[in-house]
Amino acid sequence: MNPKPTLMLIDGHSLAFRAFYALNPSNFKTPDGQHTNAVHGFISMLLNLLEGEKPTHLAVAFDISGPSFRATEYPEYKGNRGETPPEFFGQTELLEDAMESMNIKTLTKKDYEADDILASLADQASEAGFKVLVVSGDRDTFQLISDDTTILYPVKGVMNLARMDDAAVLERYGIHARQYPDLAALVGETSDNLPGIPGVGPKTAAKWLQQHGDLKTILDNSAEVPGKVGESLRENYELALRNRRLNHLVRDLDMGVDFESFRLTAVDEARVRTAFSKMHFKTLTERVLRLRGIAGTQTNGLGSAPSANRPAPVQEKAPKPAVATIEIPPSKDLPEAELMKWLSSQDVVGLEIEETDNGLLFGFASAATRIFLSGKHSSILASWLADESKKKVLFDYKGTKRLLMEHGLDIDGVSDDALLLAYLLNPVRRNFFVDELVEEYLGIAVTRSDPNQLIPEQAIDPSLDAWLAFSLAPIMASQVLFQNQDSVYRQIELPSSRSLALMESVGVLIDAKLLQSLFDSLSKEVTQIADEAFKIIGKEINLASPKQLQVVLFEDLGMKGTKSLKTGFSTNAAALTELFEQTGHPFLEKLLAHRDSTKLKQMVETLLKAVEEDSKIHTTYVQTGTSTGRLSSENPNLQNIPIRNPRGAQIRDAFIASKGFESIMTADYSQIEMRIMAHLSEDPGLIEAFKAGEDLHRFVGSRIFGVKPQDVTSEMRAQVKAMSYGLVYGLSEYGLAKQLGLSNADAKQLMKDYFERFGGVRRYLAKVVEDAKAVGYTTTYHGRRRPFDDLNSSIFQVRENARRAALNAPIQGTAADIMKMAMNQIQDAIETKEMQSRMLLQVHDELVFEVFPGEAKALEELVLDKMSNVVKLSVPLDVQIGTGKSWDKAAH
DNA sequence: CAACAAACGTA
DNA sequence: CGTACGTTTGTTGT
Repeated sequence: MNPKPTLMLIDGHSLAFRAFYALNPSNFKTPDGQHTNAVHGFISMLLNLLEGEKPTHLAVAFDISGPSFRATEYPEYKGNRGETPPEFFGQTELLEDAMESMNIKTLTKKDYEADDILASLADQASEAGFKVLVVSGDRDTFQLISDDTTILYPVKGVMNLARMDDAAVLERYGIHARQYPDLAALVGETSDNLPGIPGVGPKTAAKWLQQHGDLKTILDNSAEVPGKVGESLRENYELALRNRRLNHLVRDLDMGVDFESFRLTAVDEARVRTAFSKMHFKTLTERVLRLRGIAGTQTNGLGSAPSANRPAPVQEKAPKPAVATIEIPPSKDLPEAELMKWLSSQDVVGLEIEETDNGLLFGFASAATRIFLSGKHSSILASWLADESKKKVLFDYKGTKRLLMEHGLDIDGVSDDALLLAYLLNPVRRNFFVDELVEEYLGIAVTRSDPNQLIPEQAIDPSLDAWLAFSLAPIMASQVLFQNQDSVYRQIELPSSRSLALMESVGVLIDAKLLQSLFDSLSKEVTQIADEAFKIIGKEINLASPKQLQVVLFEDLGMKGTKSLKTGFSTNAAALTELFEQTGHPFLEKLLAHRDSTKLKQMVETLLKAVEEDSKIHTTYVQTGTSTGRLSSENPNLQNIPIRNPRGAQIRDAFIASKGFESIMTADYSQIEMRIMAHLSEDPGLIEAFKAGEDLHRFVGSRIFGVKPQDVTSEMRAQVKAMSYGLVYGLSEYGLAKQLGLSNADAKQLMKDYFERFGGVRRYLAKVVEDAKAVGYTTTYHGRRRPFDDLNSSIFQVRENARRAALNAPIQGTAADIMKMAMNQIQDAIETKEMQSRMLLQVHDELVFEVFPGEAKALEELVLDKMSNVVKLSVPLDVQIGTGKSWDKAAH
């Protein structure tokens, strides 16, 4: 840890004006016409600074209206500054309000400028043992630089903040920081309306200062300066002296404040919401609350991963430049040769690739550069893409890799993916649009040309997205690091993108003939069942219409209402079964059978339509698709192919190995969530149950019912199984009773018996919720977070839903982490061993492979080894493996 | 035509 | 009144 506290001092007007000119005012306007662009930009930059620099203390100084002592001495001081733009009016006040709501101290001093306040506080703070960071756009503040004090100065063009210390000043101007005001006095300062010595620029001034040390010595020796500049210096030395008086910052103002009052603390949510809602800031409000509300809390008590997997907290080491990128550099269209020259000069570049009818378009970016390759690319660019040592930052690694692979290219060396970063920072968000992320994390409103205005000749320019990814990634990565999610990001998610792209690209071969005949027989079956159903009720209706069914069942046939929904009574399978038990009406039988066959038929049809030219299905795994860390699968979803229904097996029988491969192999974790529960809860009974290696539910049943394992009846076992799984989902007594057909009292007793034997489980689950309530998020064993806002909701239903989800998130999420790591290790091992078998599918706790001839044994050993040993828990990870002609035959 | 609800498949 | 998903269908509302 940094032993010194860090005080950040901000020149409020300076930063506000930068923000004002960086953001278009017409994009930031409240309904009553007040502009808020400067406030928005200011707060956004402030948050970036807080995230990047992590100061412990903060104060913002403002100039006060009315002339400062400098203008009193020299009325023309800053006299060249134009009128304040009308859109700026009112924003200073709003800004001060916002600062107040965030518990941030603001300071002013009559007759003085903000810089004098910064100067005085910087000196006093460094005296008091602080590291000081001064954020100011005024170069006069360079005179404050010392071992303890650094200036963050906005660089022209792109709005990066340069970290100015003595070395940086020396490099930029050739003089030491303490000499800077002397240099400025000689050269003059246009922005302050202070003319310098005619003919003297920074180079000359620096030369003199290197020679003589300071301004006074230069002037004392002015007689020796030769040539026209010497003459000019001797004629105008008064100017230099005046400039020096004016740019000297007052360093001994008594602000009458205690540094402790600058300490950053958690904000009051209500006050921030009130202040920010006036300006209609939404994403910014959440950002403030996220950073200043919970970010400071590091512990959550949910168990921590082995230290090898988890870096030490890294708050003290901030990323080098505090990037607050605001201006988008213009795009250049370069030929490949020049592009490659530029690429070779960069450590890391932003990359975006788009597909058009004529091939791929490439965009590249760094902080101040955007390059668009519209011309042809050759193998030179291809090898750059595939070069692991050429670092790339992009948005959507998996998608990019798949796209490239489709065009015979490959990519490596991806150091950051802004999409994955966004997901880890908030896995609950409903979309991951780049423009929204940019608005949220950079405070920039991106305006794009109208996509409907199709000008065929004007191609889209991918360098904008390359630049956005490049600008987003460092800020988001520093937040991920701060949240201790760095190892989840780099060791789990980034490599998973690669494994998944490969799996998607390989695809799974389908026996389309088999599927087609299944479809045909299901079609016949559906029509036949429908006819029989219509005969029974004496009319033809749409059996898929709940509305029409409600009329038939509850009006025509006069059945008793089932569970009621918004739209009437439920007609789902459970309700229909219940009705059948009551009435025994044959229509219900037909209806249920019809539902079953229709669903299956429809599913087969969907799969058939998804079979591509290569006779394979290539699903898309959505790596940002769940709030827990699991994957989801779409177009088509291969994670919900029927398995329980015997006819579901027929569908799985159509998933086969491709040409040149001998079989399908499946490998799945058995009871992984229960095992994780055992590990996280450290419940001795549950751990013993898994270590014993016998049937889990039988073992648990024997403990609960106090009988020998062999005397556990199948009914007892079923109850225990439901109970165990229910626990992972936050099952209530009522739910358990309903599921098992028990009375509430019996269910209550069962739960009581369970917890008496497995008290660690109850304690663990309670702690998960308690900690999540305290810190606002849950954490998996490997550090993946999921935020929870509703655990303290005053609405019972909302609160309970959040509670159950919070209970489940660390368990489901840890299982997802483990499976992803196993997949990555398996993929790596297959490549290292130069095996040709391929990973095809992932279904949460199951992996599907196609086996290359002769590799069956080796693959089985490899997969078993990696899946079992990917993490060391206090219980073993049991893996079941099966092999067969098809997915169905490989199941066990 | 879009958004929603209901239904139902998986782990 | 048990978590996490995606897809289809019918219905409702613009």
